[in-house]
Amino acid sequence: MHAKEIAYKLSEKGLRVTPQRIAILGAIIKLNNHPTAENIIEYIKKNHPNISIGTVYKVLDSFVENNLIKKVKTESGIMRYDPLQSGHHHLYCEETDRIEDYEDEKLDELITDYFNKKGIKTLTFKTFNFI
Amino acid sequence: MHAKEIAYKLSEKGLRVTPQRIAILGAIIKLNNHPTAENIIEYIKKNHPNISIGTVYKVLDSFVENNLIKKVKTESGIMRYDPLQSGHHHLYCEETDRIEDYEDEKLDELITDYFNKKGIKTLTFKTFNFI
DNA sequence: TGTTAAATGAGAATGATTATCACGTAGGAT
DNA sequence: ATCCTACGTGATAATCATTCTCATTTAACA
Repeated sequence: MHAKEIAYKLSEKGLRVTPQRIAILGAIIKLNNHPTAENIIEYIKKNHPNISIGTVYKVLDSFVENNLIKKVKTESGIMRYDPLQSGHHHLYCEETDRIEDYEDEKLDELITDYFNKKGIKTLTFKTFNFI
Repeated sequence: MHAKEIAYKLSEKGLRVTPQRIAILGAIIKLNNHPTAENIIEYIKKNHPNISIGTVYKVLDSFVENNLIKKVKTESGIMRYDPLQSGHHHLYCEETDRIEDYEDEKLDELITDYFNKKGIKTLTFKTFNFI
């Protein structure tokens, strides 16, 4: 994705277009396997050696607020960021701390129906453990 | 539960019996609503004003290792500790950061069966979000 | 081009948890 | 009962991801 396209995505959301924001959103799209803030910073420092860690966190939060990306927390407690895509589950491997996308409409239905019957409103489906 | 009973539980697991350990395990049993380390420390300080925070964490970890209690992580990232009981789910309220036990064999089956069919081995069931 | 609200960078602060290490004590041996 | 010794404890420093602060810079609009 080119800088122009990313810039457009930002202004579309009413966000100011800055080189840092372009770099951060670009990094998340490029590093498409659920990068941590650290992964993103490491990647960006190649071209933006002076970017501040605090800025990255702030920008990530504003992206989450504006539905450009989403944030998931791993078992080990650190946050990971994904470009927004259609609803999906995550399979989480305890051994390797790896996250894998898992789309499964049937499972969505299964769980939503189950909780609906019980009168419990589910907001989102969360990570399942597996080996 | 009396100190003697708790002491027995400890020695049964090959753990040394110390006043601190009795107090900590006693506190978890008494405060039976998923206390945090901080809750436990606060409770214990009444009778053991000199207990060290580090000690509490170390003792909690050794209890977890010895299957006396278990540890769950809330969405906000802090750990909570429960006396060990039969397998159950946790309902987690995002607004209040409250955890509630939720036992539901049907749900266990539903999910285990589902994943078994897919060839994914589930280890444990984790927290669901709800409102 | 100038204005100004918002974004950034640098570094300090936070807060739960872990590590370190000198001292104290539980529990088996004597 | 007393002595040893390994293990537990208390005090405090270190960690580490994330958040905060605030002086400086910059994007966006007039």
